[in-house]
Amino acid sequence: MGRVLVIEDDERIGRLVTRALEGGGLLTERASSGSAGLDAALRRDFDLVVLDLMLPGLDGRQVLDQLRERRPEQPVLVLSAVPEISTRVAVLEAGAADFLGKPFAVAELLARVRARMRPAPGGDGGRWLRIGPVHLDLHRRRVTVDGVRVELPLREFLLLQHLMTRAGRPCSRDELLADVWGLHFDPGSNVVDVSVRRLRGRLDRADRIETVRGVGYAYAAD
Amino acid sequence: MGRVLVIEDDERIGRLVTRALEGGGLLTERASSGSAGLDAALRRDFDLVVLDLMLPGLDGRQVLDQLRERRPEQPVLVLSAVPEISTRVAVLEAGAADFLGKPFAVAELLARVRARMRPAPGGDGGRWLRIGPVHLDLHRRRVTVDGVRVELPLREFLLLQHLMTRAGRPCSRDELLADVWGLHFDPGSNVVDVSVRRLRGRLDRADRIETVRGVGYAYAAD
DNA sequence: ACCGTTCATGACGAGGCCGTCATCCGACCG
DNA sequence: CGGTCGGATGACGGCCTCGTCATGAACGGT
Repeated sequence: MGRVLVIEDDERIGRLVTRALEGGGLLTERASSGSAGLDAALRRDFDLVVLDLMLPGLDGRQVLDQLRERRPEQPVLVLSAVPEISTRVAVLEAGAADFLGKPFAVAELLARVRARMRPAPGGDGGRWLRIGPVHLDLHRRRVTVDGVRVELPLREFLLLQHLMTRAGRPCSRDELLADVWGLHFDPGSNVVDVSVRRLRGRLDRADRIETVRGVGYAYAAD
Repeated sequence: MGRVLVIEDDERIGRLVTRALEGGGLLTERASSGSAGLDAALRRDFDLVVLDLMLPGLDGRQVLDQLRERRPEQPVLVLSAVPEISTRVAVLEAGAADFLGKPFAVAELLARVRARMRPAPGGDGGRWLRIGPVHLDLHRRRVTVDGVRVELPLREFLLLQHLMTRAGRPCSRDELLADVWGLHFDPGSNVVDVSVRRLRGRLDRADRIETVRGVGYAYAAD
């Protein structure tokens, strides 16, 4: 479950925000001043920090700068009543992951928070793929089944990757042709079927590819 | 340098956006319809897609859905004149990385685009490798030189990856044999040399592999 | 300038990848 | 139970990959 730190001095808005986030299934923590917030952010791990710009004592901008300095990988979503474009730009350039002006709709805040907490596109959100005994390393293009290495040719690896990332959902031949083969038209042959067969053969007993009649193939979800 | 695809049918806004992004040091490409944009996004690699919601033919929302379906890791920033909060929320929940309402300030757009292209917070673990014009995608095992795809066989890709991650440092043949070939002994042949040659040939003018006499090879640091 | 060492280069060929096709089989329907 | 359609299977072959070797070129020390 995601953990969010809310740094906001205004009691009313603070409540509003934490309520909204908790309603969205997130764990929240609250800090009412810049220094307390910075402290909490440095001491513990949060998936996201929601930071108000106008704060007593240590200013929100200073908190952001400190955070970027001492924990550059920490994503921060900045809230602010300041409407100027220059402020937004400055905050984003300073490293904030997102900016939302006040007044804001809680639904939009929640949606933006969620967007920021999604598995990072290039990050390790994609390096490893594991379902049951089958384990893919996307970087090294390696497969192990029950810890034993299995050599897969390129096409079969891409095919397996596509199916596993969409486990439980059937994938049409067209979809596979487009993503695995890069073909945006039907080559008029059963390449997909043949490749699936070869892949099945190589996975042997670990094979979890199901054929969905009239549609395509699906990897059995966990 | 970052590569951005702008999908926008309005000629004026399209110009405005691409100009702004190029002014910010980004490479842009333009598509004037949903289907053309989707096509380009699927066929080539972009660091970010800027997508207008209102498009002729294939709607922006459909483009987003297709993209999420077929290339879930592709970050998308949605532009829209629709002011409703529900639209923003729906778009973000549908997987867009960001949302910016029209009319917008080009400065803010540029700042948001940059924010989305920053290395992913979770430590992107090295999905992308880029030195000068040569760009590796470790997940997709793809190489582009000046944005143009170059097909590399497995061995040559691994070799290039090893050298680029250690750019500026010479790598001995033993080291390469161990990491790229998995051989912990000398096979008594010049496999490494031959593979380097082939790789050089394929990189052509972009080749930055230097031979370090008596040691091995090194990729020229940036 | 000479010569040994190191690297570059071109050619060869076994093996594997992968697209195609023809045929077989099993599922679903009447 | 027979027909039809979609998928499974086995075989074939072109092409690419990649390890090997022989030879030529470049370097560096004396």
